[in-house]
Amino acid sequence: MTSQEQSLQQLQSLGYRLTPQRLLVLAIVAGGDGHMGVDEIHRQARAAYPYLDLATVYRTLRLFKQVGVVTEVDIDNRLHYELTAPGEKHHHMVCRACHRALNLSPHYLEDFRDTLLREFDFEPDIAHFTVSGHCRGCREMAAAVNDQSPMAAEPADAAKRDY
Amino acid sequence: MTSQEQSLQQLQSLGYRLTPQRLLVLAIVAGGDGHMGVDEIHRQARAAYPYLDLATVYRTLRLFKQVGVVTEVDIDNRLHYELTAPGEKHHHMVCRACHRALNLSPHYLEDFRDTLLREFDFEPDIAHFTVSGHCRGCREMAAAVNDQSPMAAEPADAAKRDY
DNA sequence: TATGTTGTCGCAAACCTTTGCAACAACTGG
DNA sequence: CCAGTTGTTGCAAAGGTTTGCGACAACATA
Repeated sequence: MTSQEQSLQQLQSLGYRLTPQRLLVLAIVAGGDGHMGVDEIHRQARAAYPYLDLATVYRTLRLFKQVGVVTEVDIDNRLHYELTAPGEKHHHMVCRACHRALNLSPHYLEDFRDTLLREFDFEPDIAHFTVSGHCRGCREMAAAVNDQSPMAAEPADAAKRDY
Repeated sequence: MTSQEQSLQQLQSLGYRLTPQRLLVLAIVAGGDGHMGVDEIHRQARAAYPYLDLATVYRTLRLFKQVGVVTEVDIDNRLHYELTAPGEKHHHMVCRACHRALNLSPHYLEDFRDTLLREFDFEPDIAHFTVSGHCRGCREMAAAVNDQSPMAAEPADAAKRDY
């Protein structure tokens, strides 16, 4: 039994129904490599079943996430999903600048989780954990820019768009 | 010079302008105790200056966040803001069940931050760090429910609303 | 204080995501 | 295999947040 079939059985055993829409969404997420945006999943799904509504895609993914079938990653305020590979679980570091998502081994979070649980009885939702920040590449780029014009405090550099 | 005045000067030194709208929003966030929802900030602000647009509130808070004047907390998919108290900085643990936000001392994140920086050259955006999970109270409540009906795997308990 | 530069505001519209609802369909028990 | 139960879908609309744009106003400079 593949892990997908397992997931489907699990859904059913929890009282959820196996619908064509769910099978389709699962197949697409499983088919893509890495995390996919909701709109892309929807687009691919509609190729096979044009009536599939975007709301259904959102609901399906939310359910899959809750059951653990997929992992949710928030990239630049947009939801992305990837199949939860059993045995290769990982968390994410998302760069605020280039919006790339880097994988992070669960190993790096175990201590943190244990601490919160022990100290505060707080069980962090580690499965869908994401840290945002700045990745190496973007940090180097920023450093290079600062070197070119070595003035203090970088006053209003980038074209001053609205904030 | 109060820390608010400092913040304002810092804004100015970065090339941003001091506008009545910004002063107003800052005063309101500083006046409230703890994190405030955007709509509440907007409501209070409009009491003093009825023309203030919601978009301006959002933009102002985003700017304040970026400059470090306020700390952003995402509570149940809604943005909240609180004044960044210098010397009393903290992060947040937000309960997915009761939506309460608990403070977390930076101390608990230092190791994690150092590790990411050392191992991956990834600088996490610690200042606005939030972990979601389940707090003590909600965990106890869930445990109690499970004790009452000690069947396996909790099959489709809660009224099956949409997911 | 007058003037120019450019950051900011209000407004309306867009964007992503969630939700209410009635029709529908997957599963269960007979 | 049929009927009943109830989880699910599509649709439309709402909700929270962001963005484009022209008018406006804050700051700097003289």
